[in-house]
Amino acid sequence: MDSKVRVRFAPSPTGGLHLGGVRTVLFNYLFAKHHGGEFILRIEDTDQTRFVEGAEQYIIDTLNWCGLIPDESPLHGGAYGPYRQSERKAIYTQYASTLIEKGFAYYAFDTPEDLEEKRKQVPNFQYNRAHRMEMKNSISLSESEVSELLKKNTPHVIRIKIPDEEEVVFTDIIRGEVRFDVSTVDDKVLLKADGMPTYHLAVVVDDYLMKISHAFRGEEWLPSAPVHILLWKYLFGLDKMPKWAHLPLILKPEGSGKLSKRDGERLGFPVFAMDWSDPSTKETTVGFKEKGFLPEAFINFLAMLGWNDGSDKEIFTIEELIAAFDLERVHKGGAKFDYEKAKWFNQEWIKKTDNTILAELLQPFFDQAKIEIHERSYLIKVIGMVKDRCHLLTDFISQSSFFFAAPTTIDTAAILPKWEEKKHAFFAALAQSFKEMSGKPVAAELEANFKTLAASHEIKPGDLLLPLRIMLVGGKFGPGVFDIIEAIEIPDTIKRIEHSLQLLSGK
RNA sequence: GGAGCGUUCGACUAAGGGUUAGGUCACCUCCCUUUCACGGAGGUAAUACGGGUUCGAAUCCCGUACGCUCUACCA
Repeated sequence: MDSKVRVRFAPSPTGGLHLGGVRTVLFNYLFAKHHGGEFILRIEDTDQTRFVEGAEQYIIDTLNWCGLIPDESPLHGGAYGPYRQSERKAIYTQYASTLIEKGFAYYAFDTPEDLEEKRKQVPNFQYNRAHRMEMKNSISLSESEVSELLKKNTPHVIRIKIPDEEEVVFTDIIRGEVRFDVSTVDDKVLLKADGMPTYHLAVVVDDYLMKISHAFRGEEWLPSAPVHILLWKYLFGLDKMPKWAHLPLILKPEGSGKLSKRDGERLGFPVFAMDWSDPSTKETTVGFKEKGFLPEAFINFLAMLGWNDGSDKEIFTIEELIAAFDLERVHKGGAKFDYEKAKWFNQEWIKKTDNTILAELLQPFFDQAKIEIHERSYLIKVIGMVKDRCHLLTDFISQSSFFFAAPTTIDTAAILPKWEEKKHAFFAALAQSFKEMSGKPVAAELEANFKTLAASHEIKPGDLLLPLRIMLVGGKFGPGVFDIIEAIEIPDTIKRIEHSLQLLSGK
């Protein structure tokens, strides 16, 4: 029985993988795993002019980071390879010939220049039944002319012959019944002059050969679905055709339209899953990973963009997503991407993630910030103290750098307006009292000592706490002051107080 | 221009003929906190418009508007 669920993600390796692409992978993956099926990665590299070095590896790296590992791929192999369309050229040629033989396709000898000229002359030109006969192809030309042209190796393409009148009807899992009158679609090129198939031919042939049971793709493909359905009918029979689902688009946060790389740059958020550097321009586009997202959070918010399980639950592990996923609950309408909400998901996942694991994930970020960490156990402790105020992994740097080194800048401007001689005296005395302490006092002892000293100087503790905080961390942020002192310990505390006192009196 | 698809708070969405149209993010207020957060309690805020069908419509039907996608020898 051929009822096994097999789905594929079929990107073209032309650059970084963006949100919409990853979500398509995700829905494929969730659907496959939910049904105990297989998830295949197929590389659609039939356009040699758009080939980009490293893009395929990038896709695989991204899938790895996300934890969406294919069961079959160019790397893993599988029973239905090759999984790169450029390596399947001969297969497509064969099916294109079959279509010609059956009269469902024809040779076209028009040059790109011919077509351009025609488009100039005829407004809204379509290569269809209305204009087919005006063009240079095996329908308009005589048999002998055609064989002559072929014999001379005249560059040519193969086009599908769209029937004059036919209604194509199919059921989309998300949208229900969709109907097209094929008279509005043109005779799409199936095989290009270089012998490579276009998407239209390749997707149908490969989905058949790879026994794909369900085909999911972005909504932008809906208008060309009739071409694919016609090809299924001509080549393999509609009963073998996979079930289709056209996924809603991910839109720009403001205005409307498909989310693009440009929007991210303009609005200051990532669009690609991971950093992508264009080999020709050397430009690097920042990714969610490097921006400080946890893959679990990335996957989680992507899943919630256009889908929900019907309850109020929003935080899902991948296992929970697999268990709950149902394509029929996917929205029809596009969803605007909201970076703030994405960060909220990440924050929730940071809170959920064990400090030891966070420490490991954070190490590269600290390395990059050139913050030296001498003891992992100290890092883990610090993480526990600041994690509630971090939306991104990169936030840990700004939120905790003062635990590892004295702050480089002290916001004295925030202290100065209410600064006075008796406070100066107090902090000098505080430093002195620290010098007389031994061991490693805990926060509560430190606080008690501080309050006693404040009372003897006749200053309210509240007037001293903020200056002390700024002296220690550089600004108005961070965990409890005495917890910080306990962590950075007495000698460092004294140094920071004395340094700040110098700054304050110097002004 | 044509074809297809879509439309519930600012955003993501719930409600599949009967709810004061619910939740989350964001925003605002208060509490907690002698910082910033976390947490807690409240608040502002939506069924695109017009017709039907029905005792009853966000929900079903029709029309309009608006938006989006496609309309390449790109995917």
